[in-house]
Amino acid sequence: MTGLRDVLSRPALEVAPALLGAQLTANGVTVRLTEVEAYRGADDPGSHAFRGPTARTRVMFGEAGHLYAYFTYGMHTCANVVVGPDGEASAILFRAGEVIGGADVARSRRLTSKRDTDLASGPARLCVALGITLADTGADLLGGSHFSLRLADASPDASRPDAARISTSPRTGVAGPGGTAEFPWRFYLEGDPTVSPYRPAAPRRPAAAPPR
DNA sequence: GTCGAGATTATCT
DNA sequence: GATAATCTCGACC
Repeated sequence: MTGLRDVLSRPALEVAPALLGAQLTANGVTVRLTEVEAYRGADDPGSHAFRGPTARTRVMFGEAGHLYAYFTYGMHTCANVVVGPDGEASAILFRAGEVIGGADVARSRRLTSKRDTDLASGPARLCVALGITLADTGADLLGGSHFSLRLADASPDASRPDAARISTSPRTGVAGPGGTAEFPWRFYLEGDPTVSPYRPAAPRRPAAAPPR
């Protein structure tokens, strides 16, 4: 049958739209994914795995279905699920979701968010809402007891509902060549209020050396 | 309502 | 030592 692991082992650009609408449960909170981004390996300049495996990215080269969490900007954690054939180093970044279970817990973790649609609107916010940390890297989303991933509807013929129209755009926040329109690998449910607004890569200040 | 700049630390060269 | 797959807050219209 359609093993979920088999679905995730397909190429990243096929898996990404299939994950939209899927339910991810972690640490007592469940979200419905509304926005994801695809990352590949050696042929994707925007990927952490572009330069080959390192201690941090090793899990991306392994079996599909495991969690890849990383720390960025000094204060944020982002979560991916490893996808693609073994050794392809592909992953899907969870960018946003709608909290559909455990909202009270999510609110207690995200005190700064005022509206429920902001609880998991953004990759770092989603991690906080779900209680995901660096220590969870490598966890199996399919077999673990703390995590659970479920596709919304695995029927290949029944296309997605009209309300869930899938759109694409360039990836958000990716600096360098990987952030251009050549890689329109961001997938989201158009019109969903939890999708984060698109923002081009932040052109970080080119080192304006403060005179002391 | 929109826009712009700063914060802060794991990871890699 | 430099960089980064971001978030938040303050200024201004």
